Amino acid sequence: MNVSGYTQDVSDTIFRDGNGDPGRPVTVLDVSRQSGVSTATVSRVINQSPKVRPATRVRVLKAIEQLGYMRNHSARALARQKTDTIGVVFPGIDSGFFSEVLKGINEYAVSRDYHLMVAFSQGSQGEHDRVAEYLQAGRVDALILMNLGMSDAFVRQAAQRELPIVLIDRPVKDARVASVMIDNRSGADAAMSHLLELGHSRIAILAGPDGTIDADQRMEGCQLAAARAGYEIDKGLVWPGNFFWEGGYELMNNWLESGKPLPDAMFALNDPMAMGVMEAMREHGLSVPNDMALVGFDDVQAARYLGLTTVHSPMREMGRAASQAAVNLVTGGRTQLEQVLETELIVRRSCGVDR
Amino acid sequence: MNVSGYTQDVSDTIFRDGNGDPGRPVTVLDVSRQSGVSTATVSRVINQSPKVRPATRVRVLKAIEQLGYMRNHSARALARQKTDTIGVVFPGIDSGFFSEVLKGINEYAVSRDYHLMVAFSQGSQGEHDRVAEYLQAGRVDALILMNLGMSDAFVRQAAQRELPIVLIDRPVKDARVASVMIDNRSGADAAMSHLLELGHSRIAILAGPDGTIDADQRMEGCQLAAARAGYEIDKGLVWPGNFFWEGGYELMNNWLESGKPLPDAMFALNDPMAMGVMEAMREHGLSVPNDMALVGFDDVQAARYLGLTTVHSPMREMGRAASQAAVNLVTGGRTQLEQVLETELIVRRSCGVDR
DNA sequence: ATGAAAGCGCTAACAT
DNA sequence: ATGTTAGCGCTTTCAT
Repeated sequence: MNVSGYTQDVSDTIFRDGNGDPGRPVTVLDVSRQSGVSTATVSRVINQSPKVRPATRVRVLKAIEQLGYMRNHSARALARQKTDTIGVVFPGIDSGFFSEVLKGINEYAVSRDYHLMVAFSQGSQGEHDRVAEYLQAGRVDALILMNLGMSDAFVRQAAQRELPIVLIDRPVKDARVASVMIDNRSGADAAMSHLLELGHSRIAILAGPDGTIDADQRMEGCQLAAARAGYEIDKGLVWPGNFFWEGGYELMNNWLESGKPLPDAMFALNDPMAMGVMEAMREHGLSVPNDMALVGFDDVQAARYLGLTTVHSPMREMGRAASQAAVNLVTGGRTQLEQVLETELIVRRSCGVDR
Repeated sequence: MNVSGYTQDVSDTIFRDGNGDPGRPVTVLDVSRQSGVSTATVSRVINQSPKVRPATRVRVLKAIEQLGYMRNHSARALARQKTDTIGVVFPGIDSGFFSEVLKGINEYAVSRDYHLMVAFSQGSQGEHDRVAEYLQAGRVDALILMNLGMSDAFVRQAAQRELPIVLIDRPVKDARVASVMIDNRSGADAAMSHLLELGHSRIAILAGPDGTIDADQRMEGCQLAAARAGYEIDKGLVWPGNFFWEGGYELMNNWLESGKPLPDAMFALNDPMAMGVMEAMREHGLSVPNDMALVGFDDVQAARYLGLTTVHSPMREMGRAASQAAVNLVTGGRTQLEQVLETELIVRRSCGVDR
C-alpha cells in the first residue's frame, strides 16, 4: 500500500476538498470517462500493469486525482475472489501476550499488503462460531488461530475447506494446517537446569492445566533437566496450577497458611502464576529470592518490572512466523508447515543471581 | 450471527463432509435451483424477510443445508453498500492498554453483529496512510481511532468523508466526529488529593509529554487538587516525563545519582513511568512506600502486581463506548458525540496505606 | 408471496 | 497498448 505510484497519489489526494457531489461514489467508469480511456485501462493503471503507455497512465492518474477516486474493496474482492485480508482468532482470555503476537502478525501482514480481521472467541462455542464465520467464503483469505481449545476434529474439518489455516501454539496431527510453536521443552529444561545448577535441592513445580500442550511440554522439559542432573522430581512438590495469577496466589497462600516449609525454589510454568506466588509470599512477609528462588515462563511485560527470571517466549516472532505462513499459503509460496521457535532463559533477580 | 435460524443452520452444517465438488463455491443460484425458487426468494430467506411462506422457507433452508451454502461477504457488501465491519486504528506503541480497549470494542461490536478490522499505525505517516486506506469506500462502515498523534486538520478532513469516525482519548473541535475520553482531570485530582491528605508536603510530579491531552489534563487535575488544599506545587519537583518506563527509570536514576534528597511522594502521570521509578529506587536499595510514596495513572495490569496505587482508566468501557458510538453512527441510532468516562483511584500499598 | 432482471464496482479474457 | 464485454455473488426494485 505504499510502493505503488498509484496509491501514493491516492492517499495524497484523499483529503482534497469537495470535488463532485458527495452523494455518488466515484467509480472506474467516472475515471475512464474523465480520462477518455476504457475502464479496463483504468483498472490496469490501478493495478500497475506494465501494459499501459506512460502518457495514458499519467492521464488516468490525473483523472483519479481530480475525481478523488478510491477503489472499492468489496467489488475488487468479488471480482478477484480474494480479499487481501487474513483473519485472526484469539482466545477470549488474554494470556497476557496476545497483543504482542498480534503486533508480530501485523508487521508481516503489512509488509505484504495484507489487512487483518480480528475476532475473539469467548468460550468454546464462540470459537466454533467465529471460525465458521470466517470460513465463509469471501471474508478472509487465510486464518490464524491462536491457542484455541477446540478439538482436533474440528480443526481437521475446518482444514478441509479451501481456506489456509495457521495454528499458533497448537499442532494438529494429520491435518493440512501450518503451525507455529515454541520450544516449550527446551525452555523448561533451561529454567529447571538453571535452578539445579544454582544448587537447589527442593524444587517445587507449579504445573499448568492438564492436557494443555504447553503445560505438558514444559513438564517434559523439567523431567529432561532433572534426569540429566540426576535429580529426582518430588511428586509432592508438583502443584496443580491453572496458568492464572489467582491460581499461583491461592496455592502459595494455602501452602503458607498450612505452615509447611517453603521449598528452596519454584518453577512456575507461566509468569502469571509466578506473580501470584510472589504476591502471596509478600503478604506473608516473605520475599523472592530471599525466601525462595522463583522462575516463570513466557516473559510477559510485568516479569521485567518484577525482576522475575523467566523463559522468554518470542511472541512477536510467533506472530510474524504465523503471518508469513498464512500469506505464503495464500500466495502459493513455499511454506514450512511446522515451525518451532526457540525460547531463551532470561535471568533476572528472582533466583538471587545478579541481573 | 447467532439469533437467526438461518445462521444457526449454516454454522451447524458448515463442516458436513464432502458434498458437491470443492471446486466451485455454492451460490444463491445453486440454492435456488435446488429448492425450485428464485434467487430473490433465497435472498429473502437468508435475510429473514417475513414475506416468505413458511413452507418455502423450509425448502430453501434445506437446500442451503444440503449444499453447504455460505453467503459471500464481498458480494453482499457490494450489493448492500455496507460491510458490517468497523475499522480500528491503534498507535504503533502500546501504551499497555490497547488490548483491553480492543476487547471492549469487540464486546459491543459482536453484540451488534459487527466485525473488526484492526491496523496499527506505526509513526505519523503510517497513521495517515492507514486511515486513508480505511477511508477507501467499502472496507469498513466506521472507524475508531485510538489515541493517535495526527493533526486536528487531518482528522477534520477525514471527518468530512461519509465515514463515521470515533476518536478515543482525543477530542477534535469543530469536527463531526464522536469522541470517548476519560476524566483525566478528576482522576489526577483524586490522586493528588490522596497524597495531600496523607500529609505529604514535598510532592514531585512526573509529568507527561508536552502537548499530549492526557498529560495536560492530568496536570490540571494536580493543580486543582493543590489549589483546593492550599498547597503550592514546587516547580522544581515537576519532572519532564515521556510516559515511558525508561523515562521514569532514568529520571529517578539521575536524581538518586545526583545525591539529591528524595521527595516525600511522587505522582507519576502514568503507570509505566511509576514502575520505572520503582525499579530505579530498588536498584539503589530504596523502596516504595518506605522511602517515598508513589501514585501512578492508568491501572495497567502490572500495577496490581506491583501494588501500585493508581488511577484506574476504564479501558474496557472506553472500548465499549467507542464501539457503541461507531455502530450507532452507522445505523443512524442516537449517539452522544462526546463521552467522558469516570476514573477511580485504586489504593494499593505504594503510598503506605493498607490495601 | 414470488419471480425477472438490473445493477453494485471491479477485473480479466478476448479481441483488436 | 487499449477496448469490449462478460461475469464475480448478492440484493432489490418492479412486476405479477
